[in-house]
Amino acid sequence: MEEDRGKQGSLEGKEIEAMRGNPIVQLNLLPLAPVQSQESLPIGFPWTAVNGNLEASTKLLDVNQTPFGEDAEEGAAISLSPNSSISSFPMELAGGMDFATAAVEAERASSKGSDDEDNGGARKKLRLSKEQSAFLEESFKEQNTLNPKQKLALAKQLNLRPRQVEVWFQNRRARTKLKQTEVDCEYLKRCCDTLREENRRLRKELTELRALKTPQPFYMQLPATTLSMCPSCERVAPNPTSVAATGSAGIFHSRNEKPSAATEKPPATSISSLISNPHLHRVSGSLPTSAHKPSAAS
DNA sequence: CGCTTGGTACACCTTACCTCA
DNA sequence: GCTGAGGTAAGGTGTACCAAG
Repeated sequence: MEEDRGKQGSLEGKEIEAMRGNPIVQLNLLPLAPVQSQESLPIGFPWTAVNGNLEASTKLLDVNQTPFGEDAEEGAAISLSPNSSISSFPMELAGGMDFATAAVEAERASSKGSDDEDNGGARKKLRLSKEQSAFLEESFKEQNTLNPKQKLALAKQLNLRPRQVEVWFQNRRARTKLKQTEVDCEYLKRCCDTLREENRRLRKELTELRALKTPQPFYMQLPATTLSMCPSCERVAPNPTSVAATGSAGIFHSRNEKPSAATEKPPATSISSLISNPHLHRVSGSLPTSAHKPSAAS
């Protein structure tokens, strides 16, 4: 009764919990999406087709030399449910035991029973086989979270405990996040370097411009935020008379007018080139954002 | 209706083991 | 054979959410 309530209620809750981690994920129930046809499985892939589904072959699959059920943890887990009809999971599933019920029982026991281990205090380090890891990886590509049914199905297919599948997905998510964090950090470092270099260059150019100070450097006395560009020659045109004529800091040539010698085109890596950014015909006081953050996929 | 409690899943951190150079 | 670094399975803890009482 208690367990029924817990299962019925929690299963819905679990699915919601699963969706919470990945809102756009579609949660297909059995059969699990990433399940491959047997033909496409790698040679030696330890599954056999049973009733159209892939079943783990306990004879073929040797999980780190600790056959399922002989694992001390598994033994402890089962022993925690003395009233359960499950004596070995999933060995007795074929005996009419409701799969979901048995799996939930095993899951509950396996996730809580490890403290009662009698391993002499040593934690077993079970290494997943390449095939198991590859299959889990494929599943993870499909979706990075599992609902309880999918977890159980995966566990059954791979002949692992549901807890192992769960832990693998947790660790896999953590690795993904760590990797993404490293990518983001690297990107921010590059941005920082770029901005630092730009800053250095701009300061240098400002110094040079100040050094060119002339007797009537009216435009030079204007705040940098008001400097404008000639759209035809794409450079700052320090022409005081034009400034006066336009009534603003903007200085423009006609399309056919050649720039004067006094407005020699500066190097491409100058303030002018920055200002010539089509988005920034007028310096607005903030540095142009030339960098675009790469997508997470890159 | 609001609160409490129990269950569950997850993120995050840590530990312990394994592999390899 | 020893050792340190890196990878990874698994344990522990805190948090959020949900359903039932």
